[in-house]
Amino acid sequence: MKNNSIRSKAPAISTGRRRNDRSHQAILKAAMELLTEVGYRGVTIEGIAARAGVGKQTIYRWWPSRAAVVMEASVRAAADSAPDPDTGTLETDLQKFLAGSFVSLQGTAGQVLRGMVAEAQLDAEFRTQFVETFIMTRRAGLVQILRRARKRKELSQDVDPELLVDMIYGAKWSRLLFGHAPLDIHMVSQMVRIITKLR
Amino acid sequence: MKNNSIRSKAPAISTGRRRNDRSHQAILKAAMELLTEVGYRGVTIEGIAARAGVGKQTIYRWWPSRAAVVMEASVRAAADSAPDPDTGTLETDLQKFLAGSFVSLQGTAGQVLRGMVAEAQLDAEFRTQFVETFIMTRRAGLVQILRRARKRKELSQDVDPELLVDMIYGAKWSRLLFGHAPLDIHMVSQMVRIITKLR
Amino acid sequence: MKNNSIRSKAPAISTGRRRNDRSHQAILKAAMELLTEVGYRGVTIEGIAARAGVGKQTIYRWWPSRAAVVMEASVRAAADSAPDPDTGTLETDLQKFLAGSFVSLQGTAGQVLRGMVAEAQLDAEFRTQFVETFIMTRRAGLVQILRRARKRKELSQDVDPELLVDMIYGAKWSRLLFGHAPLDIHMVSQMVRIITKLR
Amino acid sequence: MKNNSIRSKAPAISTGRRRNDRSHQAILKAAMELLTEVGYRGVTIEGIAARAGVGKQTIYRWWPSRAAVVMEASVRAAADSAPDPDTGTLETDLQKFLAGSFVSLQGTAGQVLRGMVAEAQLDAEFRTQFVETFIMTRRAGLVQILRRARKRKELSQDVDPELLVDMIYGAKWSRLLFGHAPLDIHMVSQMVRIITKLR
DNA sequence: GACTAACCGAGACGGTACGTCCCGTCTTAAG
DNA sequence: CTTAAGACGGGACGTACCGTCTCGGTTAGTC
Repeated sequence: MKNNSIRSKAPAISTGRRRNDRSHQAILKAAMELLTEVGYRGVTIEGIAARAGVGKQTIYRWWPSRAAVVMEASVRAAADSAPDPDTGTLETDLQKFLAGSFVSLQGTAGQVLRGMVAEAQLDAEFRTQFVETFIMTRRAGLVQILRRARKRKELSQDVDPELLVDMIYGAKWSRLLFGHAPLDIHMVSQMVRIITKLR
Repeated sequence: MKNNSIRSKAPAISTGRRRNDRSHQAILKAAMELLTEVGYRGVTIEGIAARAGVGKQTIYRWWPSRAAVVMEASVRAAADSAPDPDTGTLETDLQKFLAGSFVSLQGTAGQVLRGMVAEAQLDAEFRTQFVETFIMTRRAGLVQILRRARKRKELSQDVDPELLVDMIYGAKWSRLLFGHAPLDIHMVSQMVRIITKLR
Repeated sequence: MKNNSIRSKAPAISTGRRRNDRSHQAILKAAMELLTEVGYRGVTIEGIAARAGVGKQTIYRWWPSRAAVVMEASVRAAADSAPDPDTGTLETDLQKFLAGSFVSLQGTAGQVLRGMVAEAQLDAEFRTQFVETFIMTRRAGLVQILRRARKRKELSQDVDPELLVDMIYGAKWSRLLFGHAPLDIHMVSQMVRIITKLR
Repeated sequence: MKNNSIRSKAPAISTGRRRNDRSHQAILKAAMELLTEVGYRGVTIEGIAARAGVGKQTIYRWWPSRAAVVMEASVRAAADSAPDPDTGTLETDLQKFLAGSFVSLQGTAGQVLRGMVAEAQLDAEFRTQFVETFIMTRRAGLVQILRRARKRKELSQDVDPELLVDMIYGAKWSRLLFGHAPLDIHMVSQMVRIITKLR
């Protein structure tokens, strides 16, 4: 993640006092702390401002909503390797990729993501940002793996990689959002078994 | 849906005035109207009460949260056929089932569901109710179809039907929640093609 | 002062929970205390609410502005005898009336009045209320005295009592508002001497 | 009014760029415009700065408060003849003097003065400046007229001219601030009639 | 048929957070 | 060194709703 300022508004063009990076960092730090302490619903702009020792206006100046602050804070937290393993076979590629992607959702990260999905359903503008920033970038890695497999004939030409990605990630999101079944290694293995049948 | 009061608290034990069904109906009607007019975020207890011509307490007496009211209202709206087609082949069963299930999400119904998913991420108790009421019942129909197909050897014994359901519905939820691709008939056909390969 | 609720909005007509008099009193008390402690400029709705242990909305529900609260609190504080002495001669009537009216402005009461005059210049609606409640009622007593004197031929028929009241009270207001000269007994005596010349 | 900068702080001592008179003028102009457009309460430092195309600091550098800017702007607007008529008789002197002084308060000038009186009640430092600049200078002319009349025996030696000025101007301020009666020519005539009785 | 507990509408209450306005100070780059 | 621009910490605004708590009035069942 090169540009660490996901959703900050466009900065003013030229003159005037510059953005205070100390405040910027303090806000993100406060947001992250509150997130883990009281959960997404408990995070408020006033709370962030108070903890960061910052005026509310300073937050509103740079982010359009509570969710945007949280999103930037989360991105910062998730150093976000996005590995793209290329082992030569679909099976091992998938196993590696999904294992890494799924287990990280067990703890706080999963809770934060759930909060952001919620926000995305309630705020159209945020949804756009969230999908671009989080969803599409994660999909890209998986699409790579599937395309390579298709070239190697490990995957039928009939199969639309985009749709298959929706199915794979969709299963993950389902279990994360609804909690009706665990997001574990066993699930990954089962899913790999299913996908490797599609040759 | 026999009991039309999904989440209503336990009724009073013995004597005294009984629940006023007129108010009950007015509340659900008002909730549904507000939902379509101002969206889930704009629905408030005070708004429902005002529109229904009802005291706020009357709502709090019978439902634990805004989301619970909305959920009951939605269930009422979605007469909820849940067809369970049994045509003899996996392909046609799936095609019928999914087509019906997907297209209904294009309009208001989809928006309402998105709001409820959001709420489910923010309120643990509601999540439980929502998953039981909405998610598990929908899954059941699909699981039936897949189990029949497995018996007919149209589906490999290797494939865990539960996981496959997660993948199928997960793709639907992904597209509904993130909006990165359409939820249409073409998607259904493609998905059927993929699943029928898993024999 | 019969009706102790000078500027309270019209109460709701019939149903619903009634106004809580404890809160009403606590608000007026808090306002008065803050007034003497930090001065008119330092009185804020938030401050009153916090000190009274009351929600801000409860204040906004019953008074249209900070000034209105302060005015009601002041009226309450100023038990406001409004003596109307009738000694038989203009000179002694005036001396008594004005002495009582002027010395009371030396302390906090004067400061509070100054704050209300300020507010009256900045808020048209408040000005109307203030003038009706404070200004006109005070004038009435003095007008009585002058009219009696006119009947007794102690005051020329040429002299417009209303205008003379403006001059007498105007001198008081001038010195209160601008502070260029003291509001004391000597001033009262001098003024009585001037007025008794107008026979 | 020689020095048109009533309340400007001491200018910079020696080196460096000198005060920019263009900005000075623009600030006063903007202040006056805002005053007439939105009223005293609506005038803000930020508003003046924005309209004048000037940094806020530039205003704070030269004036101590919003009220000081407005006062200087007003002084500038009121070219302020202050005539001091000397016709030979108290009656005509007074008539001329007061007529000129009263009618000018009918329009915007009166509103502006009311705003400044308000500010003077809320800010002690401003009150001092305001009284020195506005109140005392206006009183001076009237005191002159009364002193001359006293010498000519048109006014009793008993009458304290300072107090009489308070009564005359006080009547004016009363009607301006409280609006309970008009500030017109008729009032002037009536008042002249009263004062000329004091011989 | 009278009693009475529970319901009902209305809406006041203490409270939290919102998003905005403006304050007076501070920082920057340009002149 | 001053200026225009404008970010900063802060305080208060007036509003929206929350979930709870009275009110007076109304049912609907049991005695």
